[in-house]
Amino acid sequence: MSSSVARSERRKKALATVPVDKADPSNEGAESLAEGGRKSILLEVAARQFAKKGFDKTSMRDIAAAFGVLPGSLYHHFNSKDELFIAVYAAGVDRMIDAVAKATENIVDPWDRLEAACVAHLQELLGHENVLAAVLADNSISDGELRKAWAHERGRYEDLLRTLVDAVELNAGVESRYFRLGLLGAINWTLTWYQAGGESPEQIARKLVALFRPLGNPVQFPPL
Amino acid sequence: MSSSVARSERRKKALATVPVDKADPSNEGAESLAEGGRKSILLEVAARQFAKKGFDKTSMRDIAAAFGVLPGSLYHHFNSKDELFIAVYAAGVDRMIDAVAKATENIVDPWDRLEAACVAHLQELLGHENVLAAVLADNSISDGELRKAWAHERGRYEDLLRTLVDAVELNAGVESRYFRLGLLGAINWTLTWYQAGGESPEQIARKLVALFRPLGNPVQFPPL
Amino acid sequence: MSSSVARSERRKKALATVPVDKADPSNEGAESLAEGGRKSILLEVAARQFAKKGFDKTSMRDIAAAFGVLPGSLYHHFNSKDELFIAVYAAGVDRMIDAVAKATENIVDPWDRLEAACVAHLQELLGHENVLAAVLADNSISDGELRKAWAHERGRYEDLLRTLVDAVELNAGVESRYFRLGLLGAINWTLTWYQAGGESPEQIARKLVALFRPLGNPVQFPPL
Amino acid sequence: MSSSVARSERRKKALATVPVDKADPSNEGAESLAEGGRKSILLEVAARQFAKKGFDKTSMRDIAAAFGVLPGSLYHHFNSKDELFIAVYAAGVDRMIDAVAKATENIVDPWDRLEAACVAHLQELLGHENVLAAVLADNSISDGELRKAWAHERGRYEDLLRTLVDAVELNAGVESRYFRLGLLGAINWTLTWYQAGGESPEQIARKLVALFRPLGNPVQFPPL
DNA sequence: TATGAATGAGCATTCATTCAT
DNA sequence: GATGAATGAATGCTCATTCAT
Repeated sequence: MSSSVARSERRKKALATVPVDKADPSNEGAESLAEGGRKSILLEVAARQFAKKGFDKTSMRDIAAAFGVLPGSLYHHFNSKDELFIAVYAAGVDRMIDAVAKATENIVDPWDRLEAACVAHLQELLGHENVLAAVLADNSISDGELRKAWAHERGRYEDLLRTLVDAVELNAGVESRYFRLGLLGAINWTLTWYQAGGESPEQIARKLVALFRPLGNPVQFPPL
Repeated sequence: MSSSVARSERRKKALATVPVDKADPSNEGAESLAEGGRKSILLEVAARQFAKKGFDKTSMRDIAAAFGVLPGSLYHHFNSKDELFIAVYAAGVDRMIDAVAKATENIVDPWDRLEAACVAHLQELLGHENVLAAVLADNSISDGELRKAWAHERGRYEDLLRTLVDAVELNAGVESRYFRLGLLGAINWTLTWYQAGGESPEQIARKLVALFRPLGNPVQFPPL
Repeated sequence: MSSSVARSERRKKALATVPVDKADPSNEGAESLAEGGRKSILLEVAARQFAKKGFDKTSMRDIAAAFGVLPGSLYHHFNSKDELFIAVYAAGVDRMIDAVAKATENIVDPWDRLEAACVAHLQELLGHENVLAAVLADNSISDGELRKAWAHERGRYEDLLRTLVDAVELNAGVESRYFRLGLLGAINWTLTWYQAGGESPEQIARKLVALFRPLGNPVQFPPL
Repeated sequence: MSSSVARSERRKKALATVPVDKADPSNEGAESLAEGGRKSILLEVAARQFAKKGFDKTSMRDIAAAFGVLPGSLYHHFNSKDELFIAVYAAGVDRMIDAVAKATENIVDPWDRLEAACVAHLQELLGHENVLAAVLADNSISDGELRKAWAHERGRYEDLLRTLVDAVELNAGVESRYFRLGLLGAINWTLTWYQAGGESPEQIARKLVALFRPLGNPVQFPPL
């Protein structure tokens, strides 16, 4: 719940949208509950489109059609396709961060925390009609400005992961950086082969984490 | 298997010896008898373009310009962009298979074989001006016919990997499928974060494989 | 004539005292009684925009942003972009007429009057951050209704010029019409090559007028 | 005739178009006579459009329609609207230069040369369905790259004018620069008020030049 | 084999304007 | 007076592809 508030705070910063020159937004309390309305619906609609086809192949026309509006009208809400994309992306990252935070909040054992985080990550990634997947995996983002914003959002999530990984006790000689990147790769690569109907994202996550978990880990340091 | 190697042997010869933009047309008579050297040059040129920008963002114009020809002329060699891409991709897979085959041919220990394969894989992927990387990682291939052909080529390589993985002795409870997919994910994900100038592809590969290698593996089950 | 001066007196007061982007809304009560000060501010803001970029390239969005308002809101003040432009243009012509009238009011010799008028004209045209220049020189006004209104405003000023020119004694064989158009052309063409920092508009005007002034003119026909 | 050759030489340099990487253009002699065909027709069609409506208001669609082709097809000939425009513009300048050169080639008296040049200039400017007029007078060219090319072409013509003006004997105290700019202004300003059907461009030019011609000029140096 | 010319569909974006609230 | 949302038409441009020469 508190994380949810944090989320929208973050989003406000990330989006930093249009207000031309405009007056004081002093009565913001009023809108925070169920307003924002149209814009956040657009955000979700766009997310679904980007997820389905990737950034390049999703045209503003597609999004406009799905939103029930003419193409030009989208520019009332976002100044460019890039801006819309990074807003969608930032929202996705927020969501991921919230999911991981909530999933780990009552767990103390570092390995269990990490596993719970990965389960949440993969559920978020593969569920919801894959809304977040293509967005996060999209590698067609190659132009300067957009790439920078994209990397920034991505970094926010990776920072969280780093914290979780650093808390874990690794086998001698294993570098934490490679452990983190390897684990992330193993998990995100599911996007490449996952098919709905097989094992659940949760099961998959647990099995992948298990690959990296030192064998006797929970046993290795038995409490006295 | 040997036929595949033979095929790619031929192809490699053509691929390896190509000047960047346009061969001097002086000794054309010599190679014209063999099997259409011009076509292989086009293949190599196209590979470089696809690698640099991905499938979608590489236009036939780009390829034609790099090949020193007008766009329409490309259609004398390939009937469509898809067809050209598949050819490029198949050549890339051939190359990968050859590299892995050669890297493992004198090694007997299964874990060592797997490690050697991963090293070769990553060297191939990250080296050569990244010629193969974007092609293999490209997820913008989503249309029916193209996707099918693409999956087929990809399958040829994954079959090889499966063989290598199946030979390895895994920790109890670890499913070979997840092991294989997790390892492949960890390794291919490097495309996302690798930066030339840091550790070498070889070092990276070894460290990533180590993550998956049971700790005392060669020792744990000593032959009687 | 005097009514025109009176009108533009009023207008000038409004035009002259305007801060760039948005007046502080603190003392709004004071001027609201007069005659809609807000509208004159808009007029000035729009003038600056038209001056900077010409009619076509100035969008209602540009003007609205500079005025501190959303585009749609402009239509409370003017029914169309054309109408707004005409108003801006009329104000510019008023200003020009006033400047010329004031500059010539105490001069009796016709040639001196004409020279003074040209100096005032050019100062008005090239000074004031070029606020009037592009407006007067803009030849992108080509559509029917707008063009007509535009020609009308322009005519008001040219009538004044005609009066000044007709008072002047020309060389034998010189037609007054060509003299007037040639002089106007020479002077307005400065918009094409004038660069702030070189000679002043006043100097330029005097030198250009000198080109047209019969050599020994004041001397040539000495009063008996 | 020799000037005509010079013209196309110049144009080749100014246009510097598309040839992707391409083969040797060794047999150019063949095309210089009546070839070039399609491209130069396009150039003329575009000139007419630009002349009628100015740069901004002429859309590529307009030009394409007038050329009898779909919009995208224009990009086979020119890479951008800007490039097309500067080609049109350069051709116009070439034409102007040729016209002036031819008009003055057998005249020796400097004032007569200058007058003949102005007549040719104005005929070129106001004749030919005004093909060149709007192009030369267009002040909507404001963006960096395009503006630079535009200024360059314009400069070529102004250099020629300078030569003609410098040869002329001016009244004492008249600076040649102001004389040149004033004359050019007077003449080009005709675009603002010229109406076909009245006096001919030739008559207008002579009368305008007369305004600047020192009164007793032909008398000033009486033949013995 | 290659060129030169064209197609037809699609793209992101901009613009003046309208109108219910 | 002003906003927020939308319209509908236009704009410059790109792309894979075709085909007569």
